[in-house]
Amino acid sequence: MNKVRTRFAPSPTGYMHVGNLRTALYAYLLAKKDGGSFILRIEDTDRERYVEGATEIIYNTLKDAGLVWDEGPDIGGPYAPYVQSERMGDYLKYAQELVEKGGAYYCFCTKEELEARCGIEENEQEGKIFRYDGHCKQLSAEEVRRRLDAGEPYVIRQKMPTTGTTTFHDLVYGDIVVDNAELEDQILIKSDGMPTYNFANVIDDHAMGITHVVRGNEYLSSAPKYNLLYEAFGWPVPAYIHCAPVMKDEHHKLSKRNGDASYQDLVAKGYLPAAIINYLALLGWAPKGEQEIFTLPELVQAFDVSGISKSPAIFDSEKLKYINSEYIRALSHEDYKKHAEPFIRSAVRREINIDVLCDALQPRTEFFADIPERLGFIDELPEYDNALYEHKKMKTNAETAKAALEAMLPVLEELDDWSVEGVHAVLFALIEKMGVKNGYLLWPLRVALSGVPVSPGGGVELAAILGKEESLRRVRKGLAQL
RNA sequence: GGCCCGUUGGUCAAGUGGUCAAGACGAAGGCCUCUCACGCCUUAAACGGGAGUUCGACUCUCCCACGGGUCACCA
Repeated sequence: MNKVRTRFAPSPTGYMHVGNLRTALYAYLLAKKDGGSFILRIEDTDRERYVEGATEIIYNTLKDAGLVWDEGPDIGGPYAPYVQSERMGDYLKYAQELVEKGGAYYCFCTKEELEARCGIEENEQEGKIFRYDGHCKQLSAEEVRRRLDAGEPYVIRQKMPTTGTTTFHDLVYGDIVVDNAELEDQILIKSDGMPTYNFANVIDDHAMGITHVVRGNEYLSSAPKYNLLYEAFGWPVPAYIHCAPVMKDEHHKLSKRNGDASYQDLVAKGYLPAAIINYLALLGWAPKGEQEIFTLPELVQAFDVSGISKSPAIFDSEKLKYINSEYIRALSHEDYKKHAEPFIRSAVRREINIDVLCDALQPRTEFFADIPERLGFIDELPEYDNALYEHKKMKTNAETAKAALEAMLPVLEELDDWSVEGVHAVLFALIEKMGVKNGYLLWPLRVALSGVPVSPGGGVELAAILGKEESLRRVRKGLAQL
């Protein structure tokens, strides 16, 4: 029994959006689940759309996401090369072989002839409907020979059956049958000698021993043509897994232009690669049980083609945030700090206790880029109204706040151990001594220290974050304005 | 327009003839609590429509509607 071999075959045309990444992920999971191989092949035959550096983005994204490939352009493998532009020699040979087998034929029709004969009809309601009429299919071998020798430009077309139906099987969509009459004699080799994508794909997949083809369902319509090619060559047909697209909204596919859709932008915003992968796995695929937080190895275990959805899925950034915050909360203090510190530093210049701040921030972080906006009060105590001291449940107001701050100030002034524990200890001792509710003291302290209605952490944490000097300064200022 | 595919709460989705139609995110309410968040509890919210088949349809068949894809010497 042969091991599963899947491939991810992107074109280096720019950023990698999450829809692409999801396709790669499914291909990876499918191969690894079977202990098989995941192959990276770069399809760079379109010079027009080639973007400098795009190949690096592909490498980096896959590596970053943990989708390590077993064979690829950079590491080679038994079926090298893995860059399509370096495999050009073979395609024409295969096409000629197909002509001999009767599955294809030379076509000498020029663009003008096609236009005149088949008509690029401007259908009133819809766009152009163009269909090759099979004109060159019945050319005699002698005539073909003669025109070839004469150096006439030609293309090679796939010879489609004109009657009957073709059935192909997709692991997601089941059996799909189409009338052969619907199939056009598509071009395999262009007049410049280059293969079309459809042809190169089949050749490469076969040459590389790909057993399972995972790709977007925009190829569903051309799948029968692929099948016919495999059959004409007498090659085994791979298993197909067509995936419904990832949508931006009800009507639009995720586009590369949208920042949120790009993997690297998500990472830049402070989404963790493992969280992104976890979310993408769930977008269009459902595991058997209730679990939804999965490491990559766990995904490999849990993955099953039967869970892949047939219909498009809308990318939901809320759910991504949720999953990301789950991953963030699971981070060790040190790891959290490593990720958060740059964002904290971008918002805070003052000397602070960053470890305490990180502890306060960690359960509140959905993605790291949302940190700075929470920290506006640290560098500069904002102007605030004394009404902020009012708290219905705690029954505090400007008056009680004044009493509370006056009671705390001397205690805090004498405190040397300015840690969360230290501050906590003296304040709670005071609370007990005064016989008041926690909030009677702590709410006014939080207000005086932050000047904002919402802050990460309460009075004790804020004091520890700001340090003794600044904390006392803010308490005194609060007192002064009461 | 032809052909192909799809359609369960706002979103992701389970479900494969008999269920009070899971679960998660989000929403609403509550508890906890020095704010927010976390955590915990609760609630609202769905089978596109119509015919069949059947004792019984979200599940099977057909028609319709809507959505998507595809019809290139692009990938």
